[in-house]
Amino acid sequence: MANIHDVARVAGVSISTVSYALSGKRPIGEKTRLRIDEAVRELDYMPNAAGRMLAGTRTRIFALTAPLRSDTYAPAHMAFVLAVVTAARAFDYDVLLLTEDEAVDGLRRVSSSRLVDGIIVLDVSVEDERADLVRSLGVPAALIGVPGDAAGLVCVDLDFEAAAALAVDRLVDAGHASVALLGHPSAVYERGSNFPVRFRDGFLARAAERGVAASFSMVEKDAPEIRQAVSAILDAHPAVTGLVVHAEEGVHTTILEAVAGRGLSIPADLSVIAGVPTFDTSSFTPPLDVIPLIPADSCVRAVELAVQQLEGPIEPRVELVAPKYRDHGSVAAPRPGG
Amino acid sequence: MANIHDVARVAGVSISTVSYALSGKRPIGEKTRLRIDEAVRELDYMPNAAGRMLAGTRTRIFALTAPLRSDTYAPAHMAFVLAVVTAARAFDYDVLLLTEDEAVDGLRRVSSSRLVDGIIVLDVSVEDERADLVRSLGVPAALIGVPGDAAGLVCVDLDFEAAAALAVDRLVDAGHASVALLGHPSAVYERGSNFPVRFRDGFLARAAERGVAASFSMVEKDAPEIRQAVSAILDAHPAVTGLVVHAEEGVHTTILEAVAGRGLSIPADLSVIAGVPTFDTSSFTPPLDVIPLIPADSCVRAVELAVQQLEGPIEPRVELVAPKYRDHGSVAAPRPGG
DNA sequence: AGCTGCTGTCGAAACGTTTCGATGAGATCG
DNA sequence: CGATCTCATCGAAACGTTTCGACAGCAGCT
Repeated sequence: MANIHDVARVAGVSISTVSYALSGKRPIGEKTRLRIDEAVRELDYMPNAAGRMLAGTRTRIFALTAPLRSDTYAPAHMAFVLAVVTAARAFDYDVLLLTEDEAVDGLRRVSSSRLVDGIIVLDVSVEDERADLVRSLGVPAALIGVPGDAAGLVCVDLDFEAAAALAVDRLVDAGHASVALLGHPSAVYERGSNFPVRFRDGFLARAAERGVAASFSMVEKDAPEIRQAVSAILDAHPAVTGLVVHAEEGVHTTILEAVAGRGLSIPADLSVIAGVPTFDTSSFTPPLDVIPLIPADSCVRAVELAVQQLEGPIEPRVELVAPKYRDHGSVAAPRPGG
Repeated sequence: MANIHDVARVAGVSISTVSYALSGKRPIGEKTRLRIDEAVRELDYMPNAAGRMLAGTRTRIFALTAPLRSDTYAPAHMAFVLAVVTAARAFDYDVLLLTEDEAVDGLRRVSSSRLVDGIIVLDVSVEDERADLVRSLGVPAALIGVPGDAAGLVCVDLDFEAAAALAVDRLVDAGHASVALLGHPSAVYERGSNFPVRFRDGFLARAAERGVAASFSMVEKDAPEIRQAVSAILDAHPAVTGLVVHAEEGVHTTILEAVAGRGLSIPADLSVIAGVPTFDTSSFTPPLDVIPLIPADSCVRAVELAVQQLEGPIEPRVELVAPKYRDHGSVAAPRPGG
């Protein structure tokens, strides 16, 4: 395997010239550069990563700490992991994957051995020990998600309040005067991530602002309970013509079946919007309007912020990514009769 | 951040002594070692990864190339990724994640920059460019899955033939004389991975060996088609009393519903075994006997084989991991009446 | 002609380890 | 009691880069 000395010898220059030619950090004469390029090609030279890490101050590696537990929703996680890796590669960074078992120890290890230049934290929970660790480590880091105490941290997340508000706005703008939110199982609101809470609060707040009636129900995961919850909410609030669903993948289809089972058609009788799913709702029957959770959006920004910190500390912040709306025809004006 | 010189100074020894004390590669006097340990603790010393890589011959990093495409079955992939990371950590190796977009370029990059000591290849397909690349790179590598041309490669995979044979044996041993396999959609057998084919062939071969009637049907993914396929096979082969299902997650529940819909109860009327799923079948109604695809089994072995290659090339091979059987009560003797 | 400033290149130091060979101090032996 | 051996330790080289400071050569200026 050729090294920089070989290249220098073949090109008839010094190694520092080769280094500068390749990094472009100092001007190099036209002819010299060509000779060096030629030598690089001829020898199939690629700089040794370890030498580079040692001499430079950068390893060009980020640690990605992701739960990858079996109880987390796998497709979503995979999409986020993928988005982080892709975003990092755009900055010529590689990604070292740390799992749940090793969350704290692993981060400590890779950062104090200077194996990584920074840390991307995925799937942040309200009480996340990794948040405290990152704070104390003083290493460039970006969290995707917001922990309970975000002080001193750089966090990126979808603006769930705005997403819920956007859903309400769409329904109200279409003429709906009574809307409902079907949310996660109650356990999710009590512990775990805080975004369901933010979505719910955003929903209720904007409904109040717009002066429309709003109700909120939590929906468990089992099909019978889902059907019952749908019936319950539609019975309790017969005026509801607009529905927002904030739930996991399987739940949506069951809700749609339950709605169809009551003889309601979408959007003629009921307008429905899916809130921040990570999966495709356009293949549902009927396809649902959706405010998607787009992994790339947050991940690209998180990686950008981590890269910025390589130059020196930046202001801690919680950056909220604006939600987007995708129309698939599941929202219409309510039927005049109500 | 303390370095080895600091430790040496505090402990009053030379840096080589510190290095030997920490690596244990040469005997160190009792008192000296204690002083060094003390200094390490006091300074919170951790060896610099880059220095270590440069001086040693190892980076202690493996590349993991995983598709992470959105069209692959996410939970299974995540489980494999997780299993590889966990297995690697057991050897004190970290894992650098490379995705589909960068499969070949990325592998080339990290191996010729000597950033990684070896490569683990996940989700190998029949025509996998990564297989050829790994062959030409001559880097320690282990493939999880078997490419069309495995010559010169170290591969690990579940023994799908044996898994299918095991399923047949269980049914035949229980007294069944006519068995059927419900497999993947036809497209899967034509292109893509080769394990469905191996499972099918193992099934048919062992059934022939045991002298029982066997049929095989491919099942598409849509619920109506699944129901129809179940009906078709039970109508065409009324003597079938043992069923093996080799399909993706959602398919099993639909099959079970279809079976129940025909008034058949498991295992009284029909014995059923789930073949090599990566998900939990014990929570199905009824729980199904299963020959699981256990990510850890193949991944641990693959990592072991990669680690072995660090010392020098080993014999290329395809190592097949023995299948395991988990009894959940869905297999019983066929009803005497048949 | 002598100074200044710029461009292109070089030499050398530094990054932090591991590891080879050497050396000193004791213990062991004849 | 000197030769030999072992054990613990040390010094120095090596790994392959990046980067600082220096320095020729040359153009432009006074």
